[in-house]
Amino acid sequence: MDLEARAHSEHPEALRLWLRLLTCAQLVEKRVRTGLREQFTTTLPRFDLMAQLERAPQGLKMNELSRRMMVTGGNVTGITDQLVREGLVERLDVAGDRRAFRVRLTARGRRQFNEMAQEHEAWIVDAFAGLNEREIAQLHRLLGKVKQTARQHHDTPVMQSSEGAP
Amino acid sequence: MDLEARAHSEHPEALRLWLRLLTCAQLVEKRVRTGLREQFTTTLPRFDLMAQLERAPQGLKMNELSRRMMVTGGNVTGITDQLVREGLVERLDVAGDRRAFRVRLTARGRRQFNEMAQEHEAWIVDAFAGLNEREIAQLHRLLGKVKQTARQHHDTPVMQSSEGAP
DNA sequence: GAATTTTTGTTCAAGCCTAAACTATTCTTT
DNA sequence: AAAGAATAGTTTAGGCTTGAACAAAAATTC
Repeated sequence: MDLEARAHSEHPEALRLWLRLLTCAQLVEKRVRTGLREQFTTTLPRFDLMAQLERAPQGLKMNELSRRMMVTGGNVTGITDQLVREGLVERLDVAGDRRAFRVRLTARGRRQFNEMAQEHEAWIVDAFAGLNEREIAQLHRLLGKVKQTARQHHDTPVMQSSEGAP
Repeated sequence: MDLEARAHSEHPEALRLWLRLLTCAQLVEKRVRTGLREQFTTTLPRFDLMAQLERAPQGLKMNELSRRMMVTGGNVTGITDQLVREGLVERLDVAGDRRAFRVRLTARGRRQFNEMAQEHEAWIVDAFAGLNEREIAQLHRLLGKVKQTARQHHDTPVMQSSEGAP
């Protein structure tokens, strides 16, 4: 077996698929990052955190945020600190557990998020404009299988109902 | 229209698809990062750069690396510096252009990359083990459309949409 | 009930990544 | 050939991300 063939010996299709999947994710993500920076002077991680909180009006504990966003706890601490400083998010004591607290959107945070979410949706719709409804459903289904497999092979705990970061 | 409905008003399927795509990419990427760290004490960006060079035996210029890896030039500078320090990569002068140089794998770099690539392929095959060949091909095809659309919107910032659409 | 373990969140050092400003060289225009 | 514009690469400041080490509180074990 020659050198060139070695690298992609057994399952070249899986490798090609992975590279393409990664490219798609990066392209869309870049679009979103640029939009958030240029139109709202903010960043994707901040938007992601706020998106998680918007779906949980009563707030989320740090570890829940960490799990849903699929990032480390230390990371969440830093982003939350910033959003608190900017008055978009607040930390609230949890009754019965003095270690934890709930993080919740402030009224201002909620207002600001809604503005961003509207634009965000447009960017995403745009990114998938090349697919018709049937194809979107098909892609969604296939990725569901990938997600399931990849998560099984992943030791870490489940990431419940939410998909992760927008 | 109530608050909850607003966020995902017009095209909820596109948003859900995006979240799932992102989740898949992150899951696989985490697997690869962990493997590279634990088994080879290296990182994904370093591996990526070496992977690009492996496909270009004569080496690549910095800006080509930057373009292919979809990261900024400054980023490539930093990663290359490290790999040069570790003796896995070398900078070679380009005849006829004193600004540029080619970056190329050293023999040691090539050897090390080949070891990593073998493991890497196994991780990827594993990640997509839930799909059969037909499904892999289908997914590849659909993502090809996404890539094309996203790339158009990427290279052509905020221009008209109706141009390339079938 | 005291000792141990687990959970929750923070801090830290190191690396990744970006946009913008910068230097040096090459290309284009005139 | 001189002026201006474009290209190649680096530097810098700032934010993101991680894994590991840490402290405090809660849960479990004995």
